[in-house]
Amino acid sequence: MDSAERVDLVVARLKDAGEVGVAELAEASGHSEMTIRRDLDRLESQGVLRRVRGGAVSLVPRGQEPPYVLRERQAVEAKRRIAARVAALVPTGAAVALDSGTTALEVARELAGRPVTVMPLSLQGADVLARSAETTVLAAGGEVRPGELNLHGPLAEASLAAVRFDAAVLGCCGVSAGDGVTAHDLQDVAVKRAMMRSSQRTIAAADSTKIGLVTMGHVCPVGEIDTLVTDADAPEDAVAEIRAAGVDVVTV
Amino acid sequence: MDSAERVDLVVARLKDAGEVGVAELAEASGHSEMTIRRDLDRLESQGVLRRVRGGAVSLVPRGQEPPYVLRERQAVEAKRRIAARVAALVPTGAAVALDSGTTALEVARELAGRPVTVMPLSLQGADVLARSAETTVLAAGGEVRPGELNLHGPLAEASLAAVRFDAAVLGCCGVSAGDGVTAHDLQDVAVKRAMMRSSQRTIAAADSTKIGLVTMGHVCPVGEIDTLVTDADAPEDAVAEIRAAGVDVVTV
DNA sequence: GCGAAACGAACATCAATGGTGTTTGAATGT
DNA sequence: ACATTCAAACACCATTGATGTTCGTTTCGC
Repeated sequence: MDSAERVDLVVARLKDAGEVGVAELAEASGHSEMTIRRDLDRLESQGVLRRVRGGAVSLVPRGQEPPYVLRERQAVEAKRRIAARVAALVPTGAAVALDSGTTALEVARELAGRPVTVMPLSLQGADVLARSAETTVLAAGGEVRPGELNLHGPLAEASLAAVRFDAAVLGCCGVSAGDGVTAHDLQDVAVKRAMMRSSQRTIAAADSTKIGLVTMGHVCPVGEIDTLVTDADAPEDAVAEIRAAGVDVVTV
Repeated sequence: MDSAERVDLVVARLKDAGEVGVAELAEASGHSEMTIRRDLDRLESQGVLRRVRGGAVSLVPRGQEPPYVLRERQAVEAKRRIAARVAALVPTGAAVALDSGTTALEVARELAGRPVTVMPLSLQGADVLARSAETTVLAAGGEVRPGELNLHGPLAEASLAAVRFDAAVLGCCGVSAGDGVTAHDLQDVAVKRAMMRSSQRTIAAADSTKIGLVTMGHVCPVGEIDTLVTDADAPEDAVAEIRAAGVDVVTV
């Protein structure tokens, strides 16, 4: 059992019981307690849990979005395929606003090296894109959320308002026919809306686990997005409903 | 002779002759030609030189600013000491605008982890500061200059204009009593001026090699900066002249 | 076209790095 | 006070990155 699997184990137990013990994890993983402690210390510095004597307790309340470091480990293959398809929808020379989040970061990796202009709404995205000399990066301003490294607030919205894009690439926490596109955070909602206002088209990217999901922050009715790229595991009926609203749904 | 020294050798020969040969470098460095080729390939991808058959030719015109990858290797110790002193001038809780460049990046490293609010004008600066949960990062927008990764253009100036800072930390290409603070690039000049406009105080950081230097872009008369931090190797007479203009010059 | 020089891909080697386990003494909670 | 937990220190191993060598291919000058 390697490091990644141990993290999965910790996260699973925290989700079930809300707390884990060092000895119990050492037993279950077949590694020493010292290694488990180092794992927990790292996860604590990433904001996933809080260390207590003998183990750790969960810091992720039920129903809320898990931290970036956990999300980036989910549905990696699907996200990569979706990102490739989204990047293919962006023609050479286009200008796009690129959302924050793990899926959008994959899109950034796909776009890097192509002659396009991108305004990423996260520092990781800016970092990936700026390495390439071919790609023009128009950095967005804004407050940086620790851990997530995405940009929000009035400066971010003002940056978006100052430019007109051919397309906005949105990552979403939830997409459903009834409740439209939703996000976990209200500040992110404002940013996503600003992205859409400044763009001719809106492309939403969401792996199949997000289809049919509804979270707290309402971004827009589903009909306002032009294209939704998701993976083939998306539930048929939910996809059909979204298609019925006039959205071009692409499954990869 | 290690990798860093070989780069120094290549840069020195390019500066003297404008071109270098692979065999000649292999002889001088005591390494194989294959290693030299790999060095040159890396420097080519960093924009320092262009590979030609048998060697490479310089891409850095005389009198212009060398690329970031070369500057970050100069006066490292002095920059670190200067940066520590600059960071000490920033009180807890203050808001500062932080310039781009190698010296400013060192300042970012010093500020990271302290409870201050920083608007860095480079992606590297943002990256360094955002890792710390204590530090509030207010990212500036703007076009990203490839290689340098600093921010400029109207979006950067608008980001600065939207906030008021306690201090602006400027890196400079040249500081002299007669010609004031100067930079190599006119777009950088505009950004530096915007930083000063939005800040109560201006702190300039420049290692001793910059003292007395004058470059193309004029930022401001020397009297408009409040504090100049430099190292002890700065020429006495130039420092005295700058002091006479009312600048608090700190040498470390 | 031909030959010599230069190139770069592939593999071997070595040092540096990061992750892991063990020991041991200090810190902590009951 | 005591057992448990913790963390620093060191040893160990796997992985990574830099370097050198070999060899077939490419390129330039003639």
